[in-house]
Amino acid sequence: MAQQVKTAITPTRAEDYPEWYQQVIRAADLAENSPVRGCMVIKPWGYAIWENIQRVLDGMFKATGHVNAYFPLFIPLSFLEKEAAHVEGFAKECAVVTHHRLKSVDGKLVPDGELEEPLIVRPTSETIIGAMFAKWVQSYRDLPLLINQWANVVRWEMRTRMFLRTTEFLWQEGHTAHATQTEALEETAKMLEVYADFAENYMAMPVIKGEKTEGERFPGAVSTFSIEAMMQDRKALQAGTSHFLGQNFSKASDIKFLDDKGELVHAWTTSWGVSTRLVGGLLMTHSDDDGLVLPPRLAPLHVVIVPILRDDADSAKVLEYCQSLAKQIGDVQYDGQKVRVELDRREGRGGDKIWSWIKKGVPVRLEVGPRDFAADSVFMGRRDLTPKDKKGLKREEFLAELPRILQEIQDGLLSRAKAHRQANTVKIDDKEELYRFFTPKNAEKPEIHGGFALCHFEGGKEAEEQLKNDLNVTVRCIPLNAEPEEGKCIMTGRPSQRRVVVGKSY
RNA sequence: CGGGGCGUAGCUCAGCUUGGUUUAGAGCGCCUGGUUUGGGACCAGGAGGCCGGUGGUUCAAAUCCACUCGCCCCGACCA
Repeated sequence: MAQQVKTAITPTRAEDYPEWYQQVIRAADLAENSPVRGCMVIKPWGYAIWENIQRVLDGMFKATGHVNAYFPLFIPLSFLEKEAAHVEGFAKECAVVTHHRLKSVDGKLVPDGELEEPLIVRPTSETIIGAMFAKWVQSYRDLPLLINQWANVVRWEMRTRMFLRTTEFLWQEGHTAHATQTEALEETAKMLEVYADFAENYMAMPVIKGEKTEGERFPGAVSTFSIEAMMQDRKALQAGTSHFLGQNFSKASDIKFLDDKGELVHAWTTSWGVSTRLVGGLLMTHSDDDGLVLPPRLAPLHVVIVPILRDDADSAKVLEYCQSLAKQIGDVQYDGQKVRVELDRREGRGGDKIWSWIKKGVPVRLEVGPRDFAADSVFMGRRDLTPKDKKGLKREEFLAELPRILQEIQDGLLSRAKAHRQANTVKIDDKEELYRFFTPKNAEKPEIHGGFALCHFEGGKEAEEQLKNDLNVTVRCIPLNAEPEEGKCIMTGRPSQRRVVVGKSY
């Protein structure tokens, strides 16, 4: 009888990827569904990951000259009407506030006090920030205006998925105003670069920087840029966006200033954002059939110590040893900070505790018992290796090696993710082959298939529409660093100068 | 909002086709006691469910019917 390796998560990725995703969230205690449809409760472990994302990104924003501010959750309905494309993009998914109090009727509470002008709950803040920018900007000396806000937004989506798409989500939205088009375009590119840097170097998630096609553009933007990552089911995840808004919003909101020649002109604006979706991306990039795997730079804990206790006489000594060990580990520096360590003093058997940390994705586990105490050593397991792959190290050696081990895990996750993306990225020049690539063998229960197809594409909206209808794939982006290459559009045969990324997406 | 699947204990599910010994079960988890101890252990005892909700058919409904709510998947929409 062949012994099957028992995985902590069922089903496995290969068996049922969407279900696996949900089970990892539950096993790692990241979040759970709330009584409100489409909204989730982010639990401490999940929120701690988001806090790390916030901390790092916030530092990057400040380092590039941005400052934080906060704008209201409610936006007057009339504000949304100001920019035509924007209206069209967001009107059908807005939560609307129409009343400002409740009254009791037959024991039931019903809305009362109707508002003269309804308020919408922000789906994004271009309009209200634009209204404020209009007041703040009068002279070219007031520019550039570089503002960011950390906030929640609401988009009444039809279908939700934990972290990837929820009705309410947390994000960061940067909004800037500039004196010239060039400056605004530079800002758009700069922030895309910040996102790419963060994704690769902190999330260990390789991304492709690119421009969106017309069909995928942000409502109201002149051009939209994104970072696109490949998940383990080979679907693309748009992980961050940066928009060049031209003068569309400054005209809509009347953001005008006197330039250095004394002329009254409209400002050029940008906006850019990433959301709690990143947590979902992090999960789907690295996690395995035993649960979450976290890159050290964003892990809430780097090291967890699980004491192995036998009898009372040993226990006291082991615990004492663990405590001093925890203190020493906490003094080690990694990534410019103290190593985050926890001693798991919960009651219960070692095995259960160890598996709980495996499922939560802590990079380094130490199992410390009487033997280790006696030998002044530790027994270490790494989350990037299998659960059984553990080894003993002298305490001093471990302490000295720890920063290198953490960085090795961080780098290893990135290269593993890169290898996965590369293995599933192909150049395709034949339409039939493209259709084969994106058609599952088993239509009933589609297996993991497809990936990124690099194709010549000059088909415009109709051809994109056809791709979407036939294969449910889209042009994810036109890569920025693509090498110019002569070719023919895979859909229309028209001449093309560069390849685009085609894929299924979240 | 369309198509499919599913709602029975905290979790995973059996029971439903062929209504009636089902005062509603199992495994895991939980609580208590004990035995264990380099590992998701074992034994004994225990707590926990008006079978998603409402209505109907019937002498009798977890089981049949209608409606409804919720969740998941696949679409349409989107970060």
